This record gives sequence, structure tokens and C-alpha cells, in this order.
Amino acid sequence: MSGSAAKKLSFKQQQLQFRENAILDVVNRLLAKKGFDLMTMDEVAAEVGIAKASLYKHFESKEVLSAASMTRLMEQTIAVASSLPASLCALDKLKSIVRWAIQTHLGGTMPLLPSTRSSIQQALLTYPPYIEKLSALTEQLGGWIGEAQEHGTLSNTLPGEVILYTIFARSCDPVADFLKMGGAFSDAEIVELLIRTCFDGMTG
Amino acid sequence: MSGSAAKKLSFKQQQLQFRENAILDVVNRLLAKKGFDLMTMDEVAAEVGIAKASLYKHFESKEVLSAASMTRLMEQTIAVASSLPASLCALDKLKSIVRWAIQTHLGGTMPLLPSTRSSIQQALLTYPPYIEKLSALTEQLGGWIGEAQEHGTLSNTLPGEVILYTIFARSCDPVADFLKMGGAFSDAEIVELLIRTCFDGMTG
DNA sequence: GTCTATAAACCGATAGAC
DNA sequence: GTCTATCGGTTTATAGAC
Repeated sequence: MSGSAAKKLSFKQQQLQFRENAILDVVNRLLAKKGFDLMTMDEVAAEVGIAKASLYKHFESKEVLSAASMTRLMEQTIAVASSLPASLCALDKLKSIVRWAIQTHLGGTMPLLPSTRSSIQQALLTYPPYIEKLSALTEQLGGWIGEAQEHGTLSNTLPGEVILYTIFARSCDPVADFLKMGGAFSDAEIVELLIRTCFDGMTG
Repeated sequence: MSGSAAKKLSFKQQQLQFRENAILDVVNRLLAKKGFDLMTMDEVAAEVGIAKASLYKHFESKEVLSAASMTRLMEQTIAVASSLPASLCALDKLKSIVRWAIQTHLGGTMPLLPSTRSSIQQALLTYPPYIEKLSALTEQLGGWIGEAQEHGTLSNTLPGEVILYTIFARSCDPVADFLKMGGAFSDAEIVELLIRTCFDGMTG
């Protein structure tokens, strides 16, 4: 009896989780496509197929909704980082992360809003779950960066801070969009071109 | 008499030009600070010190106003490119342009909106003066890129298109903002760090 | 041309019925 | 929890007096 009740509750919770995941999928795509400021709650509700008021039953504001989407994305990135083969050297791990990010970005499901100008930026900083994941990822990447610098595969005269920010920024580089718009390269080619210019520059 | 009339007219035109230049200064700064979507016409009018209705006597819409600002910026960039010492090699000319752009960006007066997500992007493409200047600058930079590739100072296995977009993108790289927010580096240091990672990568 | 005042549209968020 | 309908605020743009 109690087992059945527990199962029923769990099922309801699963349903809820499933619905909210579907919402976040839409938000992720819309954030990637239009950014926070241009995305409207009407639009989100319409694409999910529910009324706007229902949307607000799940997420109390546009800021929280977007922050939740960004947090889930952060979790996915951490998962990718964790699942990398241990046999890879630190530099290749870093390249793999950037490669995955650019691929996802080109696929249209990676919200790129590290633009300091988006009004969500401050909301993110006051959303603990996001900060937590961001810190975890930063620590992971920071370790690899230090490792690569010790091995001499990344310049050790370059501040680790600069390398870290550069990796984050290249993950949502507008160059990818422009090259895709140009139509001269396949997605795979664009990814490799960006990886190359990011790590090896344009002189070599 | 006709000379005096002509002079008076010219004076009025100068006044007009002066006023519109002051408006564009404000717009340039606000675009750099908040981007197109977050900048409001009320804000522009308030900072210029005129009524919003007056603003619309000078520029017929927010899009045209912003496009005019971007066009003036493009003209300034072309002017900088034209005034570079002829003694510089092609690579150093390209570096100088990026260096100037990042410096200006850090100074707070360079609108960075090549984010494909800004709603002004389409307006720019249908604003002939902007396209004209953009084409001129592209041609100038493209020439230097080809030259540098021939001299072997830029990789000739890298499509010129990629180098061009990369240069444009680095001119408004969010990495500069993050490093500035971090507060660990001076503006001059940030500029050199970005120039270095842009052209030489992070491995060397 | 500059102003005040306002129209028209849009958007985030909520009320209340079911 | 989902819906329809609407509020309240903001923003672009304009009307009309001076």
C-alpha cells in the first residue's frame, strides 16, 4: 500500500520532471537562437504547447527559467568533461570540450550569452545552482590548464585566467555563425578551423 | 549678400552636423554598454539632453540611428587603417587594427554587436552606407591578409575568410570584458594578451 | 526644431474559472 | 495544473503647441 502510494508520487514527480525538461529544451534552443532579451515567454509557452500561465506554475520568472536552462547546460558540460577518456592528455581534453561546445552551438542548442550585455547575467550570478556548477567546471578546466602548462603543451607564460576565459568564449564564438552563414564549410570543417585558430593561432 | 547667406546656411548645417555627432557619440557609448536591444530611445534623448521627439527629427527610427552610429564607427576604423605607417608589414598592420579596436572597446566606446542575435543585424544589412564602408574595410583587410599569407607571416593553409572573421570577432571579444572585470590586468596588458592569443594561439 | 503629452504595440506576470 | 482574459509597465513612435 505504502509502496504503491510512493510509486504513484514518484510517477507524478517523473511526469513533472519530464514536462520541465521539455520546457528547458525549448528554452535552450530559443536562448541559442535569439538570446535572453529577445526571447519572450509567449514564445516559450507556444512552442512547448502550454499556456503562459502554466509556464509560470513551473518557473516563477523569465530569469529563473533561463537560469535553470543555463544550469542544465552547465551540468551537461560537466558530464561531457567527466566522460572523457582518461588516456587523453590535458590539452586534448580541453580541445575536446571546446570541440563539443562548438558542435552543439552549430547544432542550434547552445545558448550563447556570455555577452556581458545580456540582462540575465546578473540573475545568473544570484542563482546558486548555476554558480555551483560553474565553479565545478572552472575547477576541472583549471586543473587541466595547469597540467598542460606543466607539460609545455600550453604556454606557461600565459596567465591561466586568460586561457580559461578564452576557452569559454570560443565555445560560443560568433565566427562559427558567420562561417556557417557563408555556407562554404561543413559544420565539421568549421569546428576544426575554430579549434585550430583558438589553440594554434593564425600565424602557424 | 549671397556669400553671407551661404555662410549662414553652412553654419546651420555645421550646427546640425555637430548636434548629430553628439547624438551619435551617446549612441556609440550606449550600444557598447548595453547593446541594441537594451538601449532605449528615452535613454539616448536623456543623455544627449534633448526630448525624444527631437531625436526622431534627426533619425527616423532606432534602427537607422544605430546603423548611423555603426557606420560612423566603420568610417573611423577605415581612417585608422589608412593612417597606418606604410613601413609596417601586412601582419603588423592587421595587428594594429585589432589592437586599436580592443583599446577602443576597453575604453567603452565601441559597440560590439556582431552577435548574430541582435535585432539590428538585419537593419544593418539593408542600410547601404554601412554595407559600403564594411565592404571597403573588408577589401582593405583582405588585401593585407593575402599579403601576409604570401609572406608566410600568416598561415596560407587557413582560408582568408576565417582569418577575416576572426579579426572582426576579436575586436569585440568578451574575453576583454571578463579580464577587465577580474581587475588583475591593466588595459594595456589585456590588449597584448588578446593580440597574442588571437594571432599566436595558446600553445606557443 | 524643441518641447509635452499621448497613441499603439508588446511583454512579463497574475487573476480567476475549471 | 491548465486554461482564457487581463493588468501594469515599458518602449517605440507621433501629434500638436510653441
